[in-house]
Amino acid sequence: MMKYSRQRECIREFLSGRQDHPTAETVYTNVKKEFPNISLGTVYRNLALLTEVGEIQKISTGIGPDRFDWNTAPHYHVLCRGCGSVMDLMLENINHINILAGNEFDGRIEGHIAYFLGTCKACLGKESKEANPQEEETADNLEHKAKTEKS
Amino acid sequence: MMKYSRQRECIREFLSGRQDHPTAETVYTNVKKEFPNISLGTVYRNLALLTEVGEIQKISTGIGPDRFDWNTAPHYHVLCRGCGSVMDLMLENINHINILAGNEFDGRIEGHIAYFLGTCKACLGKESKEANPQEEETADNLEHKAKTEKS
DNA sequence: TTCGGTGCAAAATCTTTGCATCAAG
DNA sequence: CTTGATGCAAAGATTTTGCACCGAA
Repeated sequence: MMKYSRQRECIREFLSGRQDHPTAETVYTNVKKEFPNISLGTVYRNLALLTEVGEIQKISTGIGPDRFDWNTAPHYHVLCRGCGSVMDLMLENINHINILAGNEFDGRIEGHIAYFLGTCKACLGKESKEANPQEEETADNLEHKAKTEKS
Repeated sequence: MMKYSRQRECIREFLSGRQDHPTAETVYTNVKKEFPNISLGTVYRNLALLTEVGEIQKISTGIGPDRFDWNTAPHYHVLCRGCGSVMDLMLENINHINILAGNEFDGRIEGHIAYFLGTCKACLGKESKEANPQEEETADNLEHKAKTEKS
């Protein structure tokens, strides 16, 4: 019921080549290089579709736009409070918390969404030299800063 | 630096009387009974303020609007996939996952955001009698349905 | 031919903000 | 007075959708 489309293939390919967590906007601007006429709507539609069939993973932190992760293997993320970047985190299985939750919940627990809040190495550095705020820039936080610094 | 305001007091009072997790919109329509001229902007501003000083807790699930919780004691939430309601979940301390995360992360882990996905008792019931979809209505899911059922 | 996919633009959702005015300290 | 808070409306940011047309099967 999902038929092939060059656009979707391109989106898939773009995502598969990234280790970070692009937003729909980022996917859009990049896929646009190959399909200058592609529309944001199409990108959103495909990202939703790919998420639905489990080819990619959607990350909603409630801070800024959703992000999409090609890596669907079970893993977690750390959101840096300083620069807004999202980093992968390999964590030993913590599905036992589902069991704990199940014991307290009158219904069925099917999974959990979890991410960690913290401060990345680069931002820890900045904390000390307070007065002299200079940032290292990483793939993820650039997007965050672009929005944040408009003001 | 935060001076008293009757509106904020009313918002505070409204939230303190609820066990569920109202959205800004819900707070607005309710506080409006006492302050017919209050604006949504004021509600958002105050919810942000109260969240900032830790008097209330903001819950972002990435599904629908943010919700606000008067209960700031450490606890978790279950999001029902069936009806969209958000329920409290008392869970023994699972802060050990912060330690686990810290071991894998090159930076500082300061906390985590976690919620569970599942199906509430009412919706489990519906699953069996597939053909005859009738819903129990709870405080939380009404808001969800109002939006969902427009289509 | 059929039906899902696309581009485009408009709309929907949710939240934030500028600004003149109001009220707490 | 001084400064934070409010109401209002407009703008933002993000995501979804209607519709006519296109292309894969």
